[in-house]
Amino acid sequence: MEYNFKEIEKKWQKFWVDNKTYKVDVDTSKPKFYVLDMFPYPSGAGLHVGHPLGYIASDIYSRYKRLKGFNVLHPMGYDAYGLPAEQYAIQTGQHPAITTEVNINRYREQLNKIGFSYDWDREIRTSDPEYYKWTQWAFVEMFNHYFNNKTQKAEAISDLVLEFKANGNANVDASTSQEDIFTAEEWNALSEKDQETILLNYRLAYLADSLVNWCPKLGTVLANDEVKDGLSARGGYPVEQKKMRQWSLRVSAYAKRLLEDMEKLEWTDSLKEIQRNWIGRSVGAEVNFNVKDSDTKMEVFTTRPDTIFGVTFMVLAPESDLVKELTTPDCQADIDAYIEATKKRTERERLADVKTISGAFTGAYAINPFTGDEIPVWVSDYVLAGYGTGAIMAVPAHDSRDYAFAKHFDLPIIQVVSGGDISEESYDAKTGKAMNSDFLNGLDVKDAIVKANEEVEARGLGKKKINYRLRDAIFSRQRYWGEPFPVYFKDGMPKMMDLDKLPLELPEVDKYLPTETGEPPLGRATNWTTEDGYPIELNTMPGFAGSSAYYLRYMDPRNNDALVSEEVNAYWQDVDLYIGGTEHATGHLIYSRFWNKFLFDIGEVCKNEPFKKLINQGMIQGRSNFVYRIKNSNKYVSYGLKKDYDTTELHVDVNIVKNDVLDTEAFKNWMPEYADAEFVLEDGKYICGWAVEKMSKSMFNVVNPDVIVEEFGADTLRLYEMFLGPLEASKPWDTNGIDGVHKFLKKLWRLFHNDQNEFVISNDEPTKAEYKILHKTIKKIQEDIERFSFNTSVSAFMICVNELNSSKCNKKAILEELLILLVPFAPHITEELWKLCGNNTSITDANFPVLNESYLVEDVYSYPVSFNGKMRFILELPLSLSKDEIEKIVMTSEQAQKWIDGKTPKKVIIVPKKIINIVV
RNA sequence: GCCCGGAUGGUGGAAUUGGUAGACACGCUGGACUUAAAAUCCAGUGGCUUCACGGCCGUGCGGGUUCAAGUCCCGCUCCGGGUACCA
Repeated sequence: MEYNFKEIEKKWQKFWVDNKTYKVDVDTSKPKFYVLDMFPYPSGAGLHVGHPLGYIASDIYSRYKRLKGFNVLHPMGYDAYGLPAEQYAIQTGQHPAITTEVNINRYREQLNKIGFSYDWDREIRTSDPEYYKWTQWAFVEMFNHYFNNKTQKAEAISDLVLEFKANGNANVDASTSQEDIFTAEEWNALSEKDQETILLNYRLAYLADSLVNWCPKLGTVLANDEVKDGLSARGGYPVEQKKMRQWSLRVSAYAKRLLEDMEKLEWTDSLKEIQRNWIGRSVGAEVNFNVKDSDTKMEVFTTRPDTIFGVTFMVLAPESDLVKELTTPDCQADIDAYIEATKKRTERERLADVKTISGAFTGAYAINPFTGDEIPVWVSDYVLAGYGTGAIMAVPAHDSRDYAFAKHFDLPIIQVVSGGDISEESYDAKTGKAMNSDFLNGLDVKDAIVKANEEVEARGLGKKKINYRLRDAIFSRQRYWGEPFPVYFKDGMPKMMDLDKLPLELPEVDKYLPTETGEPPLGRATNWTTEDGYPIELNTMPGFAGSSAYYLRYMDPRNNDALVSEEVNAYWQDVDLYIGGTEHATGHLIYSRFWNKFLFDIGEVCKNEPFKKLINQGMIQGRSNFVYRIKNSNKYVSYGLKKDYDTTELHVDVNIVKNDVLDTEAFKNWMPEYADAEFVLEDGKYICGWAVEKMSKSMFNVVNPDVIVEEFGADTLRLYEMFLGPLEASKPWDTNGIDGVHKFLKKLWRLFHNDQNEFVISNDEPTKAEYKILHKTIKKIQEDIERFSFNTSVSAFMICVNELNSSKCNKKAILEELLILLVPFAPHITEELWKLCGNNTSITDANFPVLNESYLVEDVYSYPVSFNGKMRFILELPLSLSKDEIEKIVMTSEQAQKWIDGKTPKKVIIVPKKIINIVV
């Protein structure tokens, strides 16, 4: 029989489903291994050839671990809530659930054709009420907890209330926006509503007026990671800052743990670096400045307290509360105008002209606590309200932004660190010696910072402080297609629904648009109230809500009493290997770490971190093809001849181009405008030009995995995606090379068949040489899989099959082992050949071959002999020889004589089993 | 601007610890089989040079360390990614 991949793949895919080959359960007799893919958002476009790259890699690793005796959890599901389905619903009126269902089915169909080893019984969808019940539950738990800075963990709000009742909040060190200190008496005297208002300042899920990224075009707020360059990441619409009452998650409370716990994770350095930057730890000091003729103190955060003698002005963020307090009557008009102007500028405009310097003087003066100098207080939008204290001490000599501001408004500049030329630019570097700085003079910057800090604390001006850039996550979306909040309002105060009322299901609405009064789409739902008639929250949760704990739900997907049971969680614990794109570095990968840490704190899960090892697969780029139309004609000239004509470069569908040769008939049929096309050919062919671009419809370079599977089979697709290059590298998809791996599978098939295509294998004992071929391959494949170097494993398989082919080896003892090695990469063909070999169980249940090093022992080695580092000839010598013996043989060899040329060698370097180098 | 990657034949890439640069493929050239094509198989394929044996050059560029550098160090160029007033 010929290698009929279509029949074979269909047959085994059915077999796996019928026999539930990939179903797993808790099995304490085996070690566990959890391999996870970042689950996809099922878009309407379906999968292109780039999507399965990571899935294939994780599938190879899963299957490998299974062959190695592990109980492997390898699930798949869908991130089913999202904007595109909702936008489509707005346009067409079709319920997003229907669109989502259709898209999921298409994804599932495409995924099934590639032969993944997913346990589909564990499939989850974030839009499924049984699933989002636990998203809602987690939110309620966050509402009921606060973050205790002393213990560095989440603790119950009820305990906090007990403390308030007994001692007020003076001894509480929590992550909070509560600034005022109150006593127990004051607390107990407060109304329930006022108490609730204060508690909101402590809760991990809290409702507050905050400055949000408002996207008018999408009609919703966005999280920081959903905004790129002032535009929405999805859609690219302008985003502006707006103050709104929104739900937020106190992610910032966990900044320290998110940063420190990362050290133990096996993530790439680049990804850790991105998270480190995003969390943005900076060590500095908070210093208080008195204000002239006022009781108000200005608190600033600085990382350079050593430059305090160089402060020549202060700057407040436009949103700072101090602006109102400090502005003098004669400056009021200027300040009002300035604030009005900054409000009008969108985030995008502000980003677009960073270089435009603007600001206004408040009329107030602060007092430098060390020099007693009066320094003017300004307002400018280069200071951000959300970071530090929303106020800075400006040191123009040593901060480039302050420098630009000082130059623009003609403010004094005092150099306090030696180095640089401050008449030209600021000197920001942290090297040099303090000058013009009284008791700091002569100290290196490092020491000056320490000394300044000591002095600040000694004089009671402030204290050392660590600041983080990481902000709380805005958790409300003014959208329909998301999880409803399990929240209702009583006297304007939010109340959580009980667990037995969950899931709170998404209601039906007549239109997926905001109401006439500007409320979110849920405002259109009828009877959107509790049984007692209290109104229910109208916002829905953001995209990252459902993806923050999905890896936990896979462990116990149908449990109706808990997100995951304690026993099941104790077995599967955490994700051993997570594969996905680097684009989630600052979103999903921060939020789910936060979410997991919270669940860990409240005792729901046993691990502090969710993803032990993480690998980012590279992007598959498109490889576009071009045709060259001669201007003012419908004539197309082949690539090699185009220089003789004046041409226009046009994209052509890569699916009608093979090895850069255009199928001219298909081209004529492609679009009506090309029906009468004429061609100028070279060597009878039309050669296309090419370029690497993003894979997208508009470039006509999208390749669909189904098409590849149809033409070459899933095993070929899997092997080829891996063969393309290192997993982590971005690379263009180029179908040109696919013949190579397809041929490899055919050669493998032929090892088991004679010239008449009859299945024939031999039971003879293999030779030493044949064992060597096998065990060399076992060693290589094992090492390569362990280090995720799948491209080189494919090469190793090719070498192995080529060698077995040349030695005409069809011995069962060798071939069966080879099949097992190959299972992770090409599961279908290996199942088929395994069965033909006479096995009645799935090859998936086989054991990975055990390496026997004794077959690899060499007794001779081909030494490259170099002269002055240049390789001249090869000399085969027994490995048993000593260095002296080798030297003697080499020096007397005929070939060496030629190069020594009668001279005396200066030095002879012999590295056993490596190289011989002779210096003359 | 700052931070992190990367640059190797016509193409994708290999070289895991400083030790034979270009494995394995694609493409191309020639050959076998065939009436022919496809499929398959064999040989060649970094550049320059030589009838040939061989020689010289060669891992983005310029220097350095070393018996030996794609790999280590210093200085650049270009490309990709992250971030952007974070005090």
